[in-house]
Amino acid sequence: MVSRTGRRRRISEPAVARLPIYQRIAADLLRSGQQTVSSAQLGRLADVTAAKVRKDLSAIGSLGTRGTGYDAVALIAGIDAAMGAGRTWRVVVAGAGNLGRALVSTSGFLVEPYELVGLVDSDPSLLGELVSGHEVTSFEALEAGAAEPVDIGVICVPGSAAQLVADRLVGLGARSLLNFAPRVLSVGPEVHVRSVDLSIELKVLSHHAQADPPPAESPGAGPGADAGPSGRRP
Amino acid sequence: MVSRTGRRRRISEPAVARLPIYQRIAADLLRSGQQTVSSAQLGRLADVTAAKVRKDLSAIGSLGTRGTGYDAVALIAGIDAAMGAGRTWRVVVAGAGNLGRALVSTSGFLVEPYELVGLVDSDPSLLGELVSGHEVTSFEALEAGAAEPVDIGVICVPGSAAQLVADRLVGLGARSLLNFAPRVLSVGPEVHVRSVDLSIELKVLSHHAQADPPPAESPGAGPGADAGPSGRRP
DNA sequence: CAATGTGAACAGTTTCACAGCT
DNA sequence: AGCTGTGAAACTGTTCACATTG
Repeated sequence: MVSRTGRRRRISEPAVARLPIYQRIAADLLRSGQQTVSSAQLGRLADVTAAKVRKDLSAIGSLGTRGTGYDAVALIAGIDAAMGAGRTWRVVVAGAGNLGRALVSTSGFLVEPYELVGLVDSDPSLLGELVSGHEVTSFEALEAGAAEPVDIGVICVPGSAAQLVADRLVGLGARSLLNFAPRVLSVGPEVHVRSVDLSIELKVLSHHAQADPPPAESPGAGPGADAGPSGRRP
Repeated sequence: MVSRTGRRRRISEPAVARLPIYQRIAADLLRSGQQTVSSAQLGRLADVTAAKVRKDLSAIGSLGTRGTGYDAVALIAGIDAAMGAGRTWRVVVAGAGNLGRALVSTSGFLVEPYELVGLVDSDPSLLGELVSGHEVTSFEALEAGAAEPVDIGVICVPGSAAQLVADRLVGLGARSLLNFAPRVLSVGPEVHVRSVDLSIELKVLSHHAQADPPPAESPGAGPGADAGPSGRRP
């Protein structure tokens, strides 16, 4: 049965990244017995403005009730639908080094609609090793044995190998890549890449710490309608 | 000696995250014997437009030479200066689980201007364990022994502990936090937070895979001046 | 003449303010 | 009365086009 959502607009890229946050908050509230959430409460807990919450949620259809807020169950289901939870996504992790093993072992990463269908490494000495119940195999074995295509490839190999591994993952059908290697990948326009570069994260933080003037106490809440993101008063 | 850079504007947030990419590319080229880089070449390798490269670089001062391009050595030094490489940054990793251990062990993460001054965990059974030469200690031991303040805290604890750990890290002086826990942190305005939420990354990717129409071959290179980001033709 | 640096046009997001339901 | 949904305004970042410089 298809859930009756209102018309859906295009969802902006930043909004797509925020929806799962709202979803997690709604799930937490539901678990603590709350059936309904307002945009103001979601905004406070997600550290965004209430208006932004409403704009984001209106993009996936009218899930709220005026005067009441959003029904937590409907909200969770609506976001699931928008994020592609309707099917199982086949994930391959490439690279069984520190990071690859950590990701496979992290509870909450490869769960629910994401199924790990391969953990591969080019180092023969790692082959056969078990990582949280998953055997490390060679890329060749995966290519030989794969009946269905891969959906998502996670790249945890050194930078020097990243492009090659990306190409092979795309060859296995992956149209989405999550890249942890410190390289910019070159892929066709049909492939989506999201990169997480750990060393860059540190550099961005130290840039701010260096460049920021002591950010002068925020000017006492203006007359605007919605309350802004709160942060924490020091 | 202070390098003579031109005036510096404010650097936009996205630009700050791109600068280290240009820097890495410049270092690679320099290593392969190239002394000079053009914005076009940087753009090709970083998968951004040449105009964006120039705008980004002009924000950290005029480092280029018209007709020639950017001197690789000067470019690397200029970006180092902009990113805060002028001093050492004291980093504490909180959480010695899968991810925390992987980060500490990952070569290329805690290097150069970033110094690991603590790896802490609340689990007593982990205390004393060595991770890549760093001993796991308790938060209490770190608090007792810390003479100088912490600059950057890296949060690798479960979501349920993240806020508490963030507060303690801020208490140790951290004004920058890198958060891998699936929680939105509430901190004062003097604290910068960057969050990497692994499960959200997968959801964003599956959203695109689900929602994207086959993205229709890009309209044959327009008449514009600069070449756009290339990607790879399929 | 090649390639930077940059004002101006453009595009995408966020914020505002309020009309419209419940 | 309370809270959503949404046009319009404001803002931020990107792209364009070209004057400028070595």
